This record gives sequence, structure tokens and C-alpha cells, in this order.
Amino acid sequence: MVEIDAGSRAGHKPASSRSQQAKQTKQRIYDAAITLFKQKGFEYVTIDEIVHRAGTAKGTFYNYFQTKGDIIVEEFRDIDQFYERNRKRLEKFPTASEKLIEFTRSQCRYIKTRMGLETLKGLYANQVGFSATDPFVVNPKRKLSVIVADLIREGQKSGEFRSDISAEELTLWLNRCMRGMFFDWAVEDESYDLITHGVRFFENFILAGLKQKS
Amino acid sequence: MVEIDAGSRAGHKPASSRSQQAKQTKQRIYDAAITLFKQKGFEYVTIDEIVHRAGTAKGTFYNYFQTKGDIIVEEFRDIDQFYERNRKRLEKFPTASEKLIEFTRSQCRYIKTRMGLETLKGLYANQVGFSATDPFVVNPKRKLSVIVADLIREGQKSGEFRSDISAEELTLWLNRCMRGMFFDWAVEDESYDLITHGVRFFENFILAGLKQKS
DNA sequence: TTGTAAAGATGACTATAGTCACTTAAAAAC
DNA sequence: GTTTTTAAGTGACTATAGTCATCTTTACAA
Repeated sequence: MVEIDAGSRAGHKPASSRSQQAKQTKQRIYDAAITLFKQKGFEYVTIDEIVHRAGTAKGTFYNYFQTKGDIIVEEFRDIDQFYERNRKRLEKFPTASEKLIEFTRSQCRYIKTRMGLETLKGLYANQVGFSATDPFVVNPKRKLSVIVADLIREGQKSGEFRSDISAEELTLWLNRCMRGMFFDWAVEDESYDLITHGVRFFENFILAGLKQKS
Repeated sequence: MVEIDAGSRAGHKPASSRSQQAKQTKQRIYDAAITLFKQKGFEYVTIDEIVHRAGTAKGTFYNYFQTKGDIIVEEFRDIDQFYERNRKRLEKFPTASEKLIEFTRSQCRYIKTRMGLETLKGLYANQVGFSATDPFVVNPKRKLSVIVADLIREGQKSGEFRSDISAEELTLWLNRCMRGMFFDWAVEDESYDLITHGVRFFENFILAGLKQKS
């Protein structure tokens, strides 16, 4: 949800096609929701509040989203932009291990400071919940996975990492472990520092699984 | 929720103290809920149905549980009994690694066949949700953690596992990774075999983190 | 044995999620 | 230019979760 809609330049009278208007409506709802989430916290915002702020009817909300949590999923897709932007920064680290460690650090930092506990909980609850949405977090095609897989491949080529398991499978495993960590952090109500713990966990445990020679 | 209440032997007219009756009431609600969950699946059971079947009022439910998910948490505590029972069986495996692998296998088997997808989802959704219940799954004092810590300590003593990290921390990390796996399996709607994948993941990845020498 | 405190049980009530038959208006067909 | 089709939007309505003031029953003190 980052497109700003190219059709309605000058504010009033948007010269907009029907689908343009639809896009705007969805955006209005999304913006209202995000604003309210930031203001009062995900759990304390009702659908009625969202649609009231967006100036639409309740039914309209359900035209675009299945549940309140879907908004979070939408927001979450943005995280991949963040990863993409930070990818170049990794180049200056010499080894694949160090690149991955740095990547992990920025991932933890993003979740802790930008995303926040509330949103993370909302996301995970949505993904594990029963309203069958797209299971985005575990999708191996998302940018996050692609970047990690590239770095692992690099490490395999240089001999840092094992080659008896495919980069794809290692990526899956690595991300799975990280997900376990974020999950724990959410369940325990951020009772410890995610960045410190996350990096320690990664350096001392996960990395060993990548390095082990067959 | 396994106690059968020691006060009301002969069925009718229980000669029961007030707290005994209370315990029975809770048990009735619990039993009704579990039965319905098995019949229709967690998500399709309403609180009204549960209390109707239990023959109590809605308010009574909320005297004993905070949410429908709390029933699952209660049920989940039973899993530790299962672990305890299977602990002896592990003795016949010679190394700590093999014991842990076998332990993992039975853990996966339990979740797949006895617990089931629905219940697991309910459990995780409850634990990550906002209704601040006891975060049981991540509690390092639960039997599961104690057993794993013992096995890790055994491996440390024999030199199989690293000793630069405490058994407690390694236990935390190991369980965290497993949790990530169960979470993924739940999110992906059990689209692959938990036992096969779980054991492979454990043998090839987690175990490396335990074995790495400093 | 009667009176009082408090645990336990109740269900009407409120709040919110989610549905759906219907309205409105843009676009397409004629 | 008129009619038809269909995307988009609506809000009254239903279903369910969760609350709370009140009632009932036990325990126990006077």
C-alpha cells in the first residue's frame, strides 16, 4: 500500500476512472486504519472507527479487506522495500557470514523500532488465524527470502557455508528460526532487547547450521 | 485439566464442599468444550454452545476462562505428561544426539496426530494474541524444556555438544527453532509432513548449532 | 438457629465483527 | 441518446464475544 495513485493530480475533480476511484477508496481506508493503529494501538481500534474516519460504510471495508489484520499484512509488504534499500549497504562486509549478521541486525531493528510489538502480534495472529488469507510471512518468493538465498549462495560459493543442502532449503530453515525468535519476542511482550538477543542467537546458533560441513 | 476430583466418589449427591463443586463446574465446561472442538473444530464452536452443552450460564464460563483459547492452553498442559511418559523410552538410545532426535520425532508425531492443526492454530493464536494470558508455550520451566535441558547437559558432559553456551540458553534456542517450525506448519495448513520435515530440519540444522565447538 | 459474608452462578445487556440485499453511478452496448 | 450491465458503495441486520449487577447457596460466627 504505497502507490499514491497517478490519476488524480490536482486534488478535486480527479478525472478518475471507476477503478481509480476504487483504488482511492481502498487507500483512504488503509490510511485511516494505519493512523488509528499508530494512535491507539492495533487491538483498540474497531472497524467502525476506521470506516468512520475514512468516510465510508462498513461494507466498503469488507470489499477490500477480510479482517482488520489484513491491513497489517498490507503494511507488512512494505518491509521488503526496506530490505531492498538496505541490500547495497551489505556489500561493504567482506564475508557472507558478516553480511547475514548485519542483515539480521537490521531486520531486528526494523521490527523493534518501526514495526513494533503491536503490529507484529497483529501480523502473526492474522497469519496463524483461521480466516484463510494469503500466508505471506512464509512465502519463499518474498524479497526477504530472495536476499537471504543470494547471500547463502554467495557463502556456498566461497566455501564458507555447506553445500550438501540447497540454498533454498537453508533459507527456509534460517527464516523459520528467525520467525521463532520474533514469535517468542511477541509472546513474551518484548521483555528483552530484540536486537541484542537476535544477533547473539543468530551468530552463535543459526550460523553454525549454515557452516556445518557434510 | 486431568484431575478427576477426589471428593465426589459415588456419582450423585457428591458430599462436596463448595470448592469441589466449583472444580466440577470448571471440568464440565472443559469437557464440553473439548468434545465440541473434536466434533466441529475449534473455530466453529461458540461459547454459547459450550455453556449450553455444559449446562451452565455464559457468565460461568468467564469465571474460569478468559477466552475460548484458554481451553486449548489448558489442554496443552497435558502434552508435558506425554513427554514425561516417553522420557524413559529415550534411554535406549546411546548418544544425546540420538535421544534428542527421537524426542523431536515423538514431539512432531504428537502434534500431528494427537493435537492436530486446529488445536495448534488455536494455541498459537491465543499465545500471540492480546488477551494477556500466561505465555505458557515459552515458559522455560515447563517439562518439555526441563527434559531437553537434561539431554543437552548430558551431551555437554560427553563432549558431543558445545559447552561455551549454557544448557539453558541452548534449550531456549532449540525450542525456539522448533516453535518456528510448528508455526510455519500451522500457517501453511499442514501442506507437508511434519514428522519427516521436522526430523530432517532438526538433524541437519539444529543439531549443528548444538555441536559447534567454540 | 439465625444472621452475615463471600464464593459461585446467572442471563440480560453492550459492543463489535461480519453479512447481504439493495442502491448508485460509471461504462458498455445498442 | 437510451438501455443494459456491472463495479462500487451502503447500512440495517445478525451473530457472537465479553461484561456486570444481581441472585443463590455455602460456610461459619454469633
